Amino acid sequence: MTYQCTKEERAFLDQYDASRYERPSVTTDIAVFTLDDLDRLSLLLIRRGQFPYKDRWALPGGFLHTGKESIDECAQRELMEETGIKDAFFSQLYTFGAPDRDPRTTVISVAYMALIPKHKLKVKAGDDAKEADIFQIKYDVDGMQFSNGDITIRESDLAFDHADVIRMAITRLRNRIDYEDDAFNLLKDPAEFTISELKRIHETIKNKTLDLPNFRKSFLRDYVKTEKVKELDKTIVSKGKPAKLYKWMGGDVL
Amino acid sequence: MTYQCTKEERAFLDQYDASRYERPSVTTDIAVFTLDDLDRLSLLLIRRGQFPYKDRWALPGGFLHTGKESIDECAQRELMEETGIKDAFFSQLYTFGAPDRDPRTTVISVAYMALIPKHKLKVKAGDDAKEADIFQIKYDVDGMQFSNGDITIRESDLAFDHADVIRMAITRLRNRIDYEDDAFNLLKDPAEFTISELKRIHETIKNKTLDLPNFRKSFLRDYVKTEKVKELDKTIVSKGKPAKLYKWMGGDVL
DNA sequence: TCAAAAGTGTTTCCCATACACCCATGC
DNA sequence: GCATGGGTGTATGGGAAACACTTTTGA
Repeated sequence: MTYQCTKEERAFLDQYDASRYERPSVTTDIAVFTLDDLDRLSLLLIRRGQFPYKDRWALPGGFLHTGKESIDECAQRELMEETGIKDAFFSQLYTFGAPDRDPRTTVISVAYMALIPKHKLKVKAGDDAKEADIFQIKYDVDGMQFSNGDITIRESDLAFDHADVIRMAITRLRNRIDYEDDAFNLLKDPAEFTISELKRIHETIKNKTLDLPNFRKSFLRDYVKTEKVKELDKTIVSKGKPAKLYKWMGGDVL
Repeated sequence: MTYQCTKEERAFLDQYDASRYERPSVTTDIAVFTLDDLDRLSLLLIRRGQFPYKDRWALPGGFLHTGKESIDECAQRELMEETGIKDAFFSQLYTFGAPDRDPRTTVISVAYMALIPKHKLKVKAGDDAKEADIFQIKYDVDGMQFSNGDITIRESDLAFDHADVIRMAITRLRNRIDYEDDAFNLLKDPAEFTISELKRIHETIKNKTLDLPNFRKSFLRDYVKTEKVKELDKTIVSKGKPAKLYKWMGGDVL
């Protein structure tokens, strides 16, 4: 945005007191979804190394470097710092701004969600030696639970209002999967995938089994016919009849 | 959120330097939609009385009163200050955070949209004597235009990135109208309305004419059968056959 | 030859669309 | 009467869901 201004306006800007209004801190929080080895919906959580909520599990994220980056870039940078991923698919979710959601001071949090295949996720400690791990998302009467095979976290154990963020992210993901191409971002290799693999991703996100013949029909109609996906000449065999391989032609992640 | 903390944590919080990170300003911008007397989609715009973008037309909104309100409350307060409306329907849209969207300093803007019937909209100048008016939204080859019968504003004349906000708001509104109950918020009187009136609202938002018999069928199925709307014993006559009146039972605005 | 997974074809049903037609009022 | 909008009923078509059936591999 180029902004031309008059002399009068320039004078105003020069003397503008940016601190006339008290300012809140702004952070981004990112719900990073992936599928585990058994195709179950999973989420990246970080164990906080600092107050507030020290030692509690939380979504990755951090403070905006004001003036140096946009909020999108902030989310991208935090994702990079905590997962080593540069070009993941991510999408803004919602902005949380209750005055008491952080005990330090008013913190406005812009929430994002990201979809990343597990093998790309190099879960690593951040610069302040935080723990990080991928947790399967389960449900019981009390709500969500997060389990990495070792420990189980209840949603009430999470830091801040991150349980709300995660709930909203899952809801949004479920709604988006029907009309957006999100599922392709969870393929192991978008350049070589089978219809069944894509179907399993849909099933995981929608949390119900789908009919393969019908799934194939709509896949062929919506993606192959429209050339968003190209049919390859290769097949892959594992058990049963070999499966045809397809290649996702759309903007290969972003 | 009640936050219990240890002595150790309390000590940390007490010495926490809130200004360690430079903070951006946070504002809300609100796209207030209504229908004009001829049922055309219209939008409230405010003429800015101050720099930056002095004398340009912009969406109503303003700075967050940090610590005193949530961002939702901020949007609500600004709406109240500029329109006199306390309990309008509104919904968070998206958060805009490009570093250069405001020439003063980094400003994060949380955008909202609101739906308000025109007779409730007391358009009034704000506390700093701004002009305010309702503009019909039109389209031509260059994009959107906003006209109040007196003057016409091109989208490139708007302040900040407000043209982007408005475009996104309209898109969202069009998508939501199919699966949310948004249209009821634009009825003159939700306690007494006809099917035709509701249909006209849908037609305006979707920008195409609908078939009345079919609209009635889905209205009866989705709302009357489910008791979200109650059929009244009254009818109203204007021209032609008197029309049955209905009452919206859902959370009467919010 | 059998299990397992891929792939094809068919039937059914719902729902959106289109449209023909009748009804009640003011003039 | 007739114009005007409200209201009812019917026919058609496309897509989603359910499912029977065939094909191709490994063991």
